Amino acid sequence: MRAISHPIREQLSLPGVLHALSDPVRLEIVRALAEGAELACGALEAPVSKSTLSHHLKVLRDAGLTRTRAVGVHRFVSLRAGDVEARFPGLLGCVLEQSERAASRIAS
Amino acid sequence: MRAISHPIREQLSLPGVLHALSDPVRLEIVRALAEGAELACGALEAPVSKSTLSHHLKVLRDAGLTRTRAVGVHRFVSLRAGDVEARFPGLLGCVLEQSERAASRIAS
DNA sequence: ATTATTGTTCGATGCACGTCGAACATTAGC
DNA sequence: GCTAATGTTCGACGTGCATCGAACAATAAT
Repeated sequence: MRAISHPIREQLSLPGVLHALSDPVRLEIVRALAEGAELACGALEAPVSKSTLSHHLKVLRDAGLTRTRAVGVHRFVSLRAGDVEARFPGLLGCVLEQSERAASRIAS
Repeated sequence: MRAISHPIREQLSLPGVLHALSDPVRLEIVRALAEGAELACGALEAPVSKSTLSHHLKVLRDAGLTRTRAVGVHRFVSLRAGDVEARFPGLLGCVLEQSERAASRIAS
């Protein structure tokens, strides 16, 4: 298994982060992770195949939004809320809040 | 000349807006428009050809971020700050603020 | 009318993206 | 060791995107 690489805090770019958040599936993943829990890939409910899910998680990781930790046969994914907040204060919270609103608009 | 269409406020989608903002050229355009002035296409300084600039302006317009008004031979572009703010409160200001920070980081 | 200016549209190109199934790698359990 | 479970990686496919130059449309100026 190849090493899992993460960009350092200073490497996060605004266009890169916005692009990572501009896909509905990834936005939903980030919303789920924003609960705070570290989730295994399989615990993420996404309407895509596991290879596609793996791809999206890689995009989020490469953008610096998430961290992935290997434990046994699992990959635990968590939100790099601190790093994102330090680099782009307020952005993540704002996007997530609007994402919640959009979701509730649909649900109602 | 074809009619210029704009989505109504309720049609703006979060992924769509984030995608429109995820391109460096478009982000710079939005930053320029955020000054509040209504600018002609030619007044926008972007390191791309005019056909590419026209394309980016169409993407921004289709995402609901800008409004384009034809006056004579010009096309005046302005930010739909009110609509975006009503739909996604805080988002635009937050992205712009971080965009300013990123720009000053590079400039320094 | 002719010319110049401004911007859009049209093809074309190359690249990146989202998606999938299949194959593979790694670990756990029997 | 064999089998099952969990993800990743590998083609492959279709689509969309950013880019350009050239052609076009519309207006203004002479």
